[in-house]
Amino acid sequence: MSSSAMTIGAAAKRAGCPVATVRYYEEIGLMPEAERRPGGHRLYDETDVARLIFIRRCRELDMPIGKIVALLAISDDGARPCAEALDLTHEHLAAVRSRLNELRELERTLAAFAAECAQTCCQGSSATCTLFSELREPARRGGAARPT
Amino acid sequence: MSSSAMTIGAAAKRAGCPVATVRYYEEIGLMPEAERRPGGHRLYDETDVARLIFIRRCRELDMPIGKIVALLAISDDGARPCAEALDLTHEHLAAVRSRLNELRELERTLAAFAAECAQTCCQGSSATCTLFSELREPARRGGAARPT
DNA sequence: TTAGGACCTCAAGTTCCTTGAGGTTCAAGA
DNA sequence: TCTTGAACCTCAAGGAACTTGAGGTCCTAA
Repeated sequence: MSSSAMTIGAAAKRAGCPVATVRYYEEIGLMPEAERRPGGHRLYDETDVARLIFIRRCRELDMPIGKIVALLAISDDGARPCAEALDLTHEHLAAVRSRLNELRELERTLAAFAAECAQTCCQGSSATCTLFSELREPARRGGAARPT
Repeated sequence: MSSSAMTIGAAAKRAGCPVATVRYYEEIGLMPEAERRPGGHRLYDETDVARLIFIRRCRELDMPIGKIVALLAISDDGARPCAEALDLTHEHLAAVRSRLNELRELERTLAAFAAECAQTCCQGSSATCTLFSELREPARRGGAARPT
């Protein structure tokens, strides 16, 4: 538990991301400036790796960098109320759910288009393909009145 | 049904997108080079608007530009088999479904984290918040063996 | 000693637009 | 006819989150 210094390659491997990404996080200030060996190579310890994993985990959860910065600030200052972090999480959860709903609708629409084509026209040529006619229709959401 | 020439502003409005986007589509070759008035203003007709709506619709369905280019090529050459378009659509549908599954998992994970924090720690400070400890754990997907 | 792998620093590319600056053109009202 | 003011024009750069590439240095092990 003493000398846990490792190269950027080892740290990146532990966090499961490319080396270039680690440098990028340092560049934008998500990661602190790494110590260096005399030759210039970066050095990382367990704390760095934990932070890196934290960041990657958040990114896997699709959080934008800005939100991760905010979370790290709360974490770095151990005295701030945990409720702040929970708020951020709920905010992000809402964004994920909203995107989820969009994608569900999207899937339905695409599947319907494909089914129609498969049933009625897919032996023919593109000139009569229903996919193209459907795609040329403006999307009908809810019950919006169409312009005459 | 004769003189349906309109400005870029009118065309953009019909397609429901910003004017700058229409110019951008021309720049990257998704839209053909528009005719111009003597003063330089672009002119569009119904065919252009239909193409624009097609493109926007595809983008709403989250298709990458490259796939739209491919679809338009099939559509432009009316003789190509409709099955090609259906293939592209299925391909895209698969991408959408895959993303959908990712997001569903994401939502579960986030919701679980938030619930845990809300139940056990959210009165406290960030130093003991479960959100941070959870986020520092590498994600456990399926049953992958953990490195020792 | 030397090979080659890992590392270094810029710089530019990716995707799909959006925003901004600085300058024309056009339609319409006075 | 003149004059607004909106709509248009052309670059150029920015944004998110990295990735890729070029050209060069450092380190480890045989």
